[in-house]
Amino acid sequence: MLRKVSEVAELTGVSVRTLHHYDRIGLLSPEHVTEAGYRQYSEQELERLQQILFFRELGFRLKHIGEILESPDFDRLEALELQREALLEKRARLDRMIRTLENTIQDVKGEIELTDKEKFEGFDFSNNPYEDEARKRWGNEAVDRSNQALANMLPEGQKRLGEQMEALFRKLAAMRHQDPATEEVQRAIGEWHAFLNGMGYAYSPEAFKGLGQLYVQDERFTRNMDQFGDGFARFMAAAMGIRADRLQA
Amino acid sequence: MLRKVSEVAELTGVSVRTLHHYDRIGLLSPEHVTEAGYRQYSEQELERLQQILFFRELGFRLKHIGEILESPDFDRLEALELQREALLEKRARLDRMIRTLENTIQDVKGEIELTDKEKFEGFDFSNNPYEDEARKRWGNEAVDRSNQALANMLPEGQKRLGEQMEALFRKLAAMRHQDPATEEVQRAIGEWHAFLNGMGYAYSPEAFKGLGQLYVQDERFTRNMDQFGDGFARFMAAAMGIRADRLQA
DNA sequence: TATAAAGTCTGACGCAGCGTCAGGGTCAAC
DNA sequence: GTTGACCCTGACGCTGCGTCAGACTTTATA
Repeated sequence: MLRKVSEVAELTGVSVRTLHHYDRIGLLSPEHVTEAGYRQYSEQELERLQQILFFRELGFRLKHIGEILESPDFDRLEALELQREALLEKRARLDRMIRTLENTIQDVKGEIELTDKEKFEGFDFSNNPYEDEARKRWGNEAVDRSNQALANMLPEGQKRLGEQMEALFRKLAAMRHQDPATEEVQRAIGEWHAFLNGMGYAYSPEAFKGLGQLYVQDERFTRNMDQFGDGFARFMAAAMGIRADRLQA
Repeated sequence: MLRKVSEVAELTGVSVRTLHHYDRIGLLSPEHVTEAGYRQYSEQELERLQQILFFRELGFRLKHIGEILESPDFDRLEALELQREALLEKRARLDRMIRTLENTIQDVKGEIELTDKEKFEGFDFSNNPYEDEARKRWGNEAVDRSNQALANMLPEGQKRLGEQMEALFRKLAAMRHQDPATEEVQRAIGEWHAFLNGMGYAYSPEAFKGLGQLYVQDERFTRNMDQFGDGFARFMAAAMGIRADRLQA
């Protein structure tokens, strides 16, 4: 089934002019052109257009998009997964901006005070997503999804929980320059373990250790944790590993 | 305290060239210029720059941003609130895209089938955020913020929690065509109440009722809840209200 | 204190990604 | 066969900077 420009435009939300443009630059050509020169698009082109739009949303250059789609080892599925990750990251950035904005609102109201740096968190635009291609996958998608689902649903109750956790983290962060094997640190880590278990999930020693690993392997966690102090994520990973090993013995 | 271009650039993530440009077009001029022609920015300009960047993120033209900021009835606080809403909407769009993408992935894998329209959901770019000015506020910022904080920090443990909650919701959703005052429904609602309390927050009857209200007043909650079945949010609000009233009596 | 390195300035040009005409053909319906 | 809705192809314009180039200043180092 072939569609004309206006239909494609309608369906996808881009302008007819844009389709012309994409044709001109060889990014997306119609499957057929009638004698009168009318463009006609098939399902294939729609798919390609979807790809294009995703990449465009991520800030890619049209030229670059073309190269990607043309590349012989372009794997649709892999590309989709990559795009998903990039979008998630973009959302994370947006979330940071929203938080910054909310803080600013409070700041203006005089409820809190922000440093200049805090006022601009989330605004760094130097993110060429394609450069990150080589970056590690963070894998655990399920975690992500469930986090998301929960974040979207859970109401007030979280506040309390969050506060508890924050207090605990602060306490631990204060110890981050000590040897993670000391009694004091290990006791605090024990609290952390208990806290997690209290949330309904029984962490086996390995799982607990794995969680610690995640803190250093997954950038997002690292970034979050390091807000409590430089090197906090590494410290936690080490301390949690030690505790897990001891429990196992 | 005055800062030079590079400092401002560093702090805010924009390029020096951009600052030049904004000066040139009269969007953001330094407070002072030294004899040598060096630009010097004060706190005020930083605030203004933050405003500019927010609006820019929302896709406003620089010219338009200038007009807004110059307008005599420009109220900083109101503008910030507006921006917040616009950003939330942007995030909603991004969420839609992510969902579309995930669906596409499943589609490619052959797990499901999508219509063409579904393949492009979230791609409509005809969103001039300023037009939406008249839209309703959704209020409850605190809820939002705490959700956010937690979502960014909590790891694996949530999975379990989320599963529990989902199960409970499913159970409740199955009853959504009954009278919310029946014994059965109220017992389940009691479970839900207990679940929330178990998370560390003691819900007073009013707070619990208020939470129910939120489910129908706040679009985001409504959408989420209604995924469990049409009218589920309304049902929950009613049932929670009834329980709260009974507890109070 | 001299000199190198790093930062800053002002043009000027370039570029992506279309929007927006203008001028002209085409299709479908009545 | 005429009307109105579509479609085409140039061509020019516009925004928001990036990217030199060439000259001056400021700061760090020796």
